[in-house]
Amino acid sequence: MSVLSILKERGFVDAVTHTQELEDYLNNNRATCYIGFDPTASSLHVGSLVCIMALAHMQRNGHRPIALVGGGTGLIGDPSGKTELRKIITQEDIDTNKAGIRKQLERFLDFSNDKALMLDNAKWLTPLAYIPFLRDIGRYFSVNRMIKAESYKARMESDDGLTFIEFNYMLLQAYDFMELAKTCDCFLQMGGSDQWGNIVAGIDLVRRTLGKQAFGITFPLITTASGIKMGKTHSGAVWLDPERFSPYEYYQFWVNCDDADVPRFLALFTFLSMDEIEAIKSLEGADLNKAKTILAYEATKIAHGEEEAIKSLKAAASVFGNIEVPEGLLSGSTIPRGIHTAVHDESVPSSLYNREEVVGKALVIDLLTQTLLCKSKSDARRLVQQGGAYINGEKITGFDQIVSIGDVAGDEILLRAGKKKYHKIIFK
RNA sequence: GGUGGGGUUCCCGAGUGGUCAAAGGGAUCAGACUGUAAAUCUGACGGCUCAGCCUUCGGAGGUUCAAAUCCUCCCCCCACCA
Repeated sequence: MSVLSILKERGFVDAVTHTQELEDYLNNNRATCYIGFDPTASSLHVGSLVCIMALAHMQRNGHRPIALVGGGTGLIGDPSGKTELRKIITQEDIDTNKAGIRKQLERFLDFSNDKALMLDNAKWLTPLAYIPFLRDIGRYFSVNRMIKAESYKARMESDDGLTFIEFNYMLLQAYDFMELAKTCDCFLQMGGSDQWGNIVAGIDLVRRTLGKQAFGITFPLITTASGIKMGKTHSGAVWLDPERFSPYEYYQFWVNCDDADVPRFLALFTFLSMDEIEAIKSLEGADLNKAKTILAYEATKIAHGEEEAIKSLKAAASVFGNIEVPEGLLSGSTIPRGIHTAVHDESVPSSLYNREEVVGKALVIDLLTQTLLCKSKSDARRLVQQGGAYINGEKITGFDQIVSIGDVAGDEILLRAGKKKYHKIIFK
């Protein structure tokens, strides 16, 4: 089966240029393809996961992926589909961000022996000189066509308008493609559907300057079943960096997805076979929840490793009760089968305290705030008032409740805020 | 450069001297119902030493017993004209 068919079957493809030629190209060549990533943060988040997984599929099928970090374009900011001018960031920020991004991509891609590359377009964009650029590149771009592009539309129509540097983004991205085609034999660019205009511009530029055929694939914008862009939670973006977003939280993010999203997410964000995924489409209710467990496990395994995935699974079992993973369900998954029961495990978010500073002394409300289960003391009070605060499963009834010896189980106290948020206090 | 219109609590958006921590909607959070789902209903939604107090309405001053609301200066945005 061709990569393109695999990508299509798994739901990655929104649009493709030159379908047949691309199919032939991918089948007959060890192709090189690229996707651009923003270096605007030191971590990628699940919003980029579709792109990352697409590159992983490419590599698994014998092609060479390039992750292009937009160190040069990051200094400008892509206006595509954005409603506001993006902040321009400094070179130092970009450098640290690049390092973080590379580390994460290494979980998904094998960079050894140049089987995948990570490049920074700052290398060729920063030395560009204005006049030669206008003469050699600018001549190929029609402003008439550009202003009609979907990617500029939102900004053309908004009150904020579009600045000239942003308007140039398309040229720079096209230049990237041309550069990669020239130096790396990279003739396929992929990206989110908002990148269509930029990708097509690049294909044109490659044809005009190099006389070669290039291709593009765009991915659909992944929304949840309720129509919201995927990847936001109460605590903001879902980061791939375990320092910002722990594997446990990451696992929880996937467990909490909408029922209707399970098959689609399994196809996009795991490597399980489509036959198996097809089979779970008929599941409902509690059975579907078991499939969610596997989705969460697999997604966590890919992003953080198997060990962390197992820990997250156990941690979930210890706070939410037993989890059963039946033998035959999505059998390609390496998830441990059987019934998972509560175990002593530190994967639940936790913090260390001195026993004597807490027992008989600390207000429960203060602990809720210090552990960040609540934003402020007022928030903690509200939680208690609304009956959502628990200590070792016992509802907290008063604002002035102090932690007592009876609240300590072993060497720990389990705090709970609402139905899903837990935090352990562990005594040193 | 000229003229006009704006900047309000996470977002959108009311409010033009006291009854304003500020309508309404969205987002979010909690409770009920469930399956750690969705939908629905209920409640909350600046902070704190919480029936009270303190800090917020672009910024800095001023008028007033009292200002998001009035005055002065400044910063930023938008539209039209040049």
